[in-house]
Amino acid sequence: MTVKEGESRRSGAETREEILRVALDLFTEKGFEGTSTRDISTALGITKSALYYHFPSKEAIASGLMRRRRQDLDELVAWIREQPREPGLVGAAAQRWLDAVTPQGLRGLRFAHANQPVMRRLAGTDADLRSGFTEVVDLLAGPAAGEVERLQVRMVFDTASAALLAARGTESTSDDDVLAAARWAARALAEAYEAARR
Amino acid sequence: MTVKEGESRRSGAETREEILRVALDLFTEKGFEGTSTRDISTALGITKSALYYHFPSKEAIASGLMRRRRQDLDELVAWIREQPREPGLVGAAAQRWLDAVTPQGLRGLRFAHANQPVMRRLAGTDADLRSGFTEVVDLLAGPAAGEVERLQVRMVFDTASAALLAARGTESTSDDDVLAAARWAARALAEAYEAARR
DNA sequence: GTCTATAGGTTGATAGAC
DNA sequence: GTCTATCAACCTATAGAC
Repeated sequence: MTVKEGESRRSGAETREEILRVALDLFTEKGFEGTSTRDISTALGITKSALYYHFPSKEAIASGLMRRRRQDLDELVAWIREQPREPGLVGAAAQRWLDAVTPQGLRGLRFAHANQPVMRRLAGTDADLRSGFTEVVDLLAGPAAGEVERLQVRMVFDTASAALLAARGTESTSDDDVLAAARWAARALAEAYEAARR
Repeated sequence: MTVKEGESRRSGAETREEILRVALDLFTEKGFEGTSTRDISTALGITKSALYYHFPSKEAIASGLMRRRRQDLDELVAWIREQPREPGLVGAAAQRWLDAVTPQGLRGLRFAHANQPVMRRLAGTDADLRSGFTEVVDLLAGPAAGEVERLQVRMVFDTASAALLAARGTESTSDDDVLAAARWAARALAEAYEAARR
């Protein structure tokens, strides 16, 4: 028995998605602390109370925003574990990560790096990106690596955020241009990293 | 006639500096919107009102924080104008910029990239960093450059911020390590940029 | 320069009707 | 699921005494 799908029906899950979409827009524009729950609810045409039916707190909205990025990261970690340890792995892993970053995901990353105080509060939850990145670096640089080397590996992966950072202010820059610049930088940095280790 | 300097004297200018120092600490930790004027004044052991004697608004504190970085940037622009247009200029300019970044300045840059909503409000003032960076890119990439090339040049300069971004979460990382990673990345990216243009 | 006191407004979140 | 009504806590900023 298949359920007939009415076109005007709006399920609870759908509203949730809409809240997340609108909230990401506002958080990106005005920051997490600079956006009130009222801003979000009026943008959606509902009241604050309706918002609190779907999410228990404002922070839970930020958490919902990050959960999917974290899942992508977990998949990357699993993939890296399967690979043979050979030169070129850092670059390959970085390109793989960038391939998984959709425009929507790109905006999630922008939120993450522009709102570190909230992200810190999310540490230890299933929406925590930092610990995922730390795991990636541990796998790729090895446990014996020094602080600078760890930073270098991390920078290879953070080129998406770095490209966003560079595009800040130039509002006209398209997502495709940002991703192209990110791929270029990831390639250049991975090459420099691996050249130094040969 | 030289003025005798008492060691316990605290001039108005000194208090101003102290406010800026403490505010930068708090803004970095909790974000601009997440920090109240009360947080700042109690950390200083004075009242909010005393704060408002030294600065006309909370935003003016952020502005004071950025003014010096902007001056560094203006000096860089002047230097670039004097240089002959030859290959290697992008890399040389980036290293020069990184040399001017003190640990204190590094924290200013961290603030700038973590608090874009405020920075946007500072646009057009003498504390506006974006327009300074845009000028640098205009000079180095030339007016005919496409969007991706402009982003690339900008990324060469933003390696200090990118390194900070990579160090986020790893609170133990020292400023020296961050700057070392930034220099490494600037060298690698400048080389890749110039190699592609030969 | 620093204080007390307060204006005037917003915030995140909850109770309870429908 | 969405509403109205409300709360205590907090915010930036100012007035005016010392």
